[in-house]
Amino acid sequence: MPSKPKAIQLPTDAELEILTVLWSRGPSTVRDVHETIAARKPTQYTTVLKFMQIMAGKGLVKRDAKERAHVYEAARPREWTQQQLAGDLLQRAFSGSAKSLVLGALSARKTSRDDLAEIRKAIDEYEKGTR
Amino acid sequence: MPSKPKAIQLPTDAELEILTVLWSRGPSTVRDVHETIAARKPTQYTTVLKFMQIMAGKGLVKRDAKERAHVYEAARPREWTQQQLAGDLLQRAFSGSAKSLVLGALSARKTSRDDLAEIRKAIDEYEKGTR
DNA sequence: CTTGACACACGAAGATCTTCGTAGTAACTT
DNA sequence: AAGTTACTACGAAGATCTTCGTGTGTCAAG
Repeated sequence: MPSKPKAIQLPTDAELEILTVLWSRGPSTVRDVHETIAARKPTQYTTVLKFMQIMAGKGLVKRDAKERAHVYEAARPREWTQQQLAGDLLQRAFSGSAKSLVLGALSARKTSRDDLAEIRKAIDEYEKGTR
Repeated sequence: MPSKPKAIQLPTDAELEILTVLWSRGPSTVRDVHETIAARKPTQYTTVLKFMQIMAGKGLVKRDAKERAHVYEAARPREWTQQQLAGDLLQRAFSGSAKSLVLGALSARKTSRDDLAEIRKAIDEYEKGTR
């Protein structure tokens, strides 16, 4: 038996890059994903393939092997994974202070007035949702 | 010559844990840091020492070797490092959308009404600061 | 049927992260 | 002075992450 649930399987950097492609493209073959990634940076086809196999093993993606070219799909929705990652960083680097994380995120990039307005609205909605 | 500035040296998990201790304690010896960390989880003294040496090499901490027990200090303030980490995650996982990151952080932990108020205030202050 | 394009499986190497044991040395104790 | 304790330095092993090359199988042309 697997001794420990080990918290949660967070994707590594390379895995996250692949997941991002899957989230935006929907179910895709290795070739699809490789083409997308190779457009940005030189990457070997088999490298992408290997990762997607590993991710299938970890349960990060679901694989449909009906066709010769297997079709992969992210196992979890983007929002869920983002939440895990944000929670992980919140815990590790911000001692759980959401305020600090928000502030850090804002100052990390120049956040425009419009963005701030959007964020405020998002907070309002969040509050409404949990009331 | 060091061919590439390589973006920025982000601390790894273990390094971040040590930095956290240094930030809250101020300049400390290896023993100080080890005692703090060992209180939470079993850790070897030399493991902590090794990391602090590595971090000194990377420039993440400054070392004062005047005394026999060297005194270490975080090279960067907590806020600066937190900002780097938030920016890194923002880029890697949220495609630069600060709104998504904020939302992710809020839903990662249950954020109380009071926290939300604090966050709103922080946003206001941030906006004032950049005007 | 042979060849070539295309696909997956897999092993292995290199890089980085993490942990620990051992050696050497300075300082205190008796 | 010899023994004990408190440090630093360092090598090395194990774990994980990342990358790539090779082998093998399938399918469609020719």
